Amino acid sequence: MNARLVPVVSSFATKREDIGQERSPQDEDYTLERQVGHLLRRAHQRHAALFQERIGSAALTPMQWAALFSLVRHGPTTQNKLGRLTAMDPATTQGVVRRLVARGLVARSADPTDRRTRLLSATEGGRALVAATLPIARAISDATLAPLDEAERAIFLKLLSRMAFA
Amino acid sequence: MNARLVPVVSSFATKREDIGQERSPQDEDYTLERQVGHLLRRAHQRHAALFQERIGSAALTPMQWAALFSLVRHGPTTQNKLGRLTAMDPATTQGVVRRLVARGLVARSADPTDRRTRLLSATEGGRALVAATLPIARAISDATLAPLDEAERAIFLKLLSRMAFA
DNA sequence: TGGCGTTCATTCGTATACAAACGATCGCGC
DNA sequence: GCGCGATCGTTTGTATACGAATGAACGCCA
Repeated sequence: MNARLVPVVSSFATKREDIGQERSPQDEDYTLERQVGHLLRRAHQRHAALFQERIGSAALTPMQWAALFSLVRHGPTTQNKLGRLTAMDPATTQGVVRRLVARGLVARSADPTDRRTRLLSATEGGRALVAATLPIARAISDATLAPLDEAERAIFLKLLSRMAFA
Repeated sequence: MNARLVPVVSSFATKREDIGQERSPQDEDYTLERQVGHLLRRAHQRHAALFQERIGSAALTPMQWAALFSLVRHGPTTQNKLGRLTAMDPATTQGVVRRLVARGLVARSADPTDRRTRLLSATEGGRALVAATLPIARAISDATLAPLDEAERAIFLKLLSRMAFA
């Protein structure tokens, strides 16, 4: 039901040699390695790998953790609103919440003000899990930013924020 | 078989109001909006949306485009090597290549030096499609970086590169 | 040359991610 | 009070993404 807990962290990187830039004679100016999209994807991949490596014992995926955390932080919430808080569309949110409910980390209760919705809230176990893993989450953010020094991190986060929320 | 061509670009962002930071009284220092992982994910989401919006007429997904481009740039290549060039694991590469072959953009031929593999190469149509869409790809990278000025872009790309390849 | 560790491509299972369409409900305006 | 556009949650279909396991082929070394 969940991603492997503490996988081997293979990162599928074998045979390093063929990454070498064998650019055409006229030395093309467009390279995958220099495109923002490619770099964003790879940086995100690296973060996800670090996440799985360190929070595997809790058997939570990044999005499951984010949803559970948001629920704890914001209190009882509607499913679509939870999706907006974590930047997931409704269809994706559905699956993430379904798995959290199946694991007993989240509970649904009736919403007295709206018959279309059910209020989601973290269970006792869910709250405990967030409390226990929050330090790990901080460590993961640190590890992800490890390639940068303090000053660079501040700059990077500021610029990345603008890229994300533009 | 492919993602919708030129979708409505809804970006599933309705009801903007509930993003407002309603932080606890003690003003927590850990917020989703400030974590690298969350920001990387959202920036990548935004890039993907821009990609779909602009290259939709070609009905190519970002990874299909990257794979096809790499094939054109590097010449006949093995499937796993193509995966390494584009940072996809073998299982993912399988699906992307299968769809490109089904559309006649990529062809497989026997590899005289290795009976386990088949050499992949872009067809005439594949090469033409890359040539036609390369300008669009440049524009997408530009659009993604639009929130930053020239100086900031250089800094951001340098730092992001380190984050991606660390 | 025979064996064995490596690599290749594939398959299966699970988890995001999103478009589109759907039925139910809401709420606002008239 | 009714009507209609907006929102809620769900489902379906497609495309990444990756772990794990598999059978075939490779290549190197004793």
